[in-house]
Amino acid sequence: MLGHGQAGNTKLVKQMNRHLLISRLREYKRVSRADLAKLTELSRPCVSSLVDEMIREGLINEVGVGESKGGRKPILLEYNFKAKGVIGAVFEGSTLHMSIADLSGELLFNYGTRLSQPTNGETAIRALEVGVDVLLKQSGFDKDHLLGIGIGLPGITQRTDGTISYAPSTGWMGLPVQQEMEARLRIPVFIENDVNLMTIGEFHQGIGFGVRNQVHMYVGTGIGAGIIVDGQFYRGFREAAGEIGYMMIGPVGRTRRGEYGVFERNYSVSGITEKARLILTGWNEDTSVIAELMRQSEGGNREAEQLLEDIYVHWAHGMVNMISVLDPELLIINGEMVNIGEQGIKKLNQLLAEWVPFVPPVKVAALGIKAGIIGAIQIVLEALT
Amino acid sequence: MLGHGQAGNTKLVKQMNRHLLISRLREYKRVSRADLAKLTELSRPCVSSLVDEMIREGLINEVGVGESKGGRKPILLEYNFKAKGVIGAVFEGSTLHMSIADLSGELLFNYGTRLSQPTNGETAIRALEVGVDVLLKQSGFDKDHLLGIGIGLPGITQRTDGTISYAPSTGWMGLPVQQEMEARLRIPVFIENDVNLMTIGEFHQGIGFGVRNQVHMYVGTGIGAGIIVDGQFYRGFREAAGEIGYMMIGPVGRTRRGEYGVFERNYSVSGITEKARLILTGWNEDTSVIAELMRQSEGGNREAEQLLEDIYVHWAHGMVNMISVLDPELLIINGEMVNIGEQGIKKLNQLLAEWVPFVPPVKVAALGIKAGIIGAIQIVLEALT
DNA sequence: TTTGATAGTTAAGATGACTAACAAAGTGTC
DNA sequence: GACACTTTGTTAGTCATCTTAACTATCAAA
Repeated sequence: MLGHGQAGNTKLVKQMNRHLLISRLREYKRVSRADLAKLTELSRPCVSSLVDEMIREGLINEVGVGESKGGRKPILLEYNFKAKGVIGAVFEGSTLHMSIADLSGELLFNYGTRLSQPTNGETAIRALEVGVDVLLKQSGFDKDHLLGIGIGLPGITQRTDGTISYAPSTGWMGLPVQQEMEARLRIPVFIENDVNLMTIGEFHQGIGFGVRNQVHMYVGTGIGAGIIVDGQFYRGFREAAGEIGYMMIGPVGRTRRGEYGVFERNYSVSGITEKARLILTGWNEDTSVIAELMRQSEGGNREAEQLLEDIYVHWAHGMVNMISVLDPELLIINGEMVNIGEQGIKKLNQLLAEWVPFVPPVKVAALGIKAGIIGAIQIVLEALT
Repeated sequence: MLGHGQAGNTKLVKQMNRHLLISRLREYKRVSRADLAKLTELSRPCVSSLVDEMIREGLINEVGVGESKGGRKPILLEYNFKAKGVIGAVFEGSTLHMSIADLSGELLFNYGTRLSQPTNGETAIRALEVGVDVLLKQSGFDKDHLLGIGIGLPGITQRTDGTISYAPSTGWMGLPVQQEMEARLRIPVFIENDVNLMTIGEFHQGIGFGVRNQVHMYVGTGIGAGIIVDGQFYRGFREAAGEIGYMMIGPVGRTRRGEYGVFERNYSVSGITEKARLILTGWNEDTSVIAELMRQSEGGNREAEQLLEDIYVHWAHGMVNMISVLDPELLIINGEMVNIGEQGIKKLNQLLAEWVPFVPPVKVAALGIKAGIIGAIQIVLEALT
């Protein structure tokens, strides 16, 4: 494909070159016009004219003079990260977490609030509005300097029209969150599934930084995966890619119609808990199952040891299946899996190496609770910068 | 991402617009300059000038006059599919199949030959040269009107430098097929794994035509899958995507180091044959295992029936695992799987519906032996038109 | 101080798309 | 058949943007 499937004209050329300059500038931080010309293979006059234009617009700043390389000293340029702010929001249970970031994606201020129960769409949206106001005041950005808002929601989000098409845990079914927020705030709003955002966050600022093909496996109440292909979040045809809870791993049992999710039923936190209950003595179920299993296993509980082994093996099965389909460069584990520790990782690696000749590095998610918010901010930056 | 990561200039604009026109012309077959202007949103003078240029170059032909829509009759244009030829070649065992096609991808002439044993790189390349000569003569294209050659090879091909990095069945390890052929023929040569080409062929001209997200499952001596994401063949980080023979399906057994492929060991044709041998009476192993199992199962052989059921269930597991990871729009089955017939497909669909809420249509590959050659031709067309 | 290099700007030229106007070739209506 | 109106395609001139070539500004080192 040599073409780009799009009509070209001078406007497009200029837009492309401006974005090329900006992206190089973001990448190399402090460079001169001459450097940019070399980096982009554009002529120096062209770079100068575009840079001047963007300086006038406030997108770029001149920030001092650099070292001479045998001639006139270069004027260093910097992308003006502070030109606009971006807000990310994530609903987690009945809590709303929000942060404001600059154009570099760096979080500047945070905000959190508990939603009044019962949560319905209206209270959620009003809470968002309050959060936006607070963050704008704290950070000193005014409304015109807000690039956009990214919102993470539980359930399946219909990205085309911005409504929530499926969200059993909240009462928000069918709510046009995006339209509503855009109408009220008059800035671009993007919504996305909260788990997807964690993957995107880890990819942009976490342990997966810079790796263009990676898979995230998340074990929580359910089991899911986030897939990044060639630097893009992969959604599948029905937005259902990565729903690996449906994989055929572990005992199939009697399947009743409409009761899907074999892997999930067996090896999600809920599935594991059911089995662990019968084995562990004196376990406070508010704490991590895996941590407790590890503790009691080391304490000599043979059954716990066996269950743990069984869990490792079947988690590894899930990983093998994804690896064999996708051949990723990196595999990131998250959720309850982060509790397995160094030896757990080692164990998983051993198992994987037994079954596949090409095992990608397995790493633990690094951002924790912040991943979702960072992801929310990143989808805005990706779409609008 | 608003930008394209590339510097823009007038040359690029022209190239983009030329390709845009060509692609619309290929799509809509016979249209006027005015129609093209509407389709591409380019101005009529611009379309006229580009079209005239391409007519002079022989890429486009004027082919008569169309019906008036209330004004002057339009001059109909057609992409000149006959402007250049493309050759596709596939090695299959000791046989070499080749075809020449025009720019529409339609096969014009075929050629086949048996390679003298033992096959080494030199004999293979010489056979290719002969085939090219024969096909050029038959079709009347001269060498200058050959766009390129696509070659399908067994084993893993290193696409970056065009060498075969792994091909156990042939004696071609490390052979720089691409460079060698380009040096001898002086036209672009593309090499690709033969199974991948079957997927690409089915996508462009077979049962998967027009579906931009699809997965092909192939059961033969081994088990593999071809993945098309957003119209592009997906290769993974180490060119190992779709190696689903490694999936953890069926009995794991004792795994010796370096002996990978649980799914493959259990449910490839080889794996099935091992089990079938003990059950089937009077089976000629040159014929399809599945066909024979179906026949004897209907004839009342209970054990054959059970094995067949077991095979369906585990093939379906493999399909479920791929579906849950990738969420494709279409699933195409190929190889030994094509022998399961209508009822077999129905059975698979039932099983899938039990385990996943979103089951894509399951269809049988349509092109048979030609798929590989068509795929080889398509990778050339994709790269160079 | 001179020489040579690097950084940045200015001016002129090239390219290619766009607009406006027009010619060519129809249809339809009275 | 004359006239109005459409659609197709071309011509001529304008505009936007990049490029080249030449110039100024600034600096290091001999």
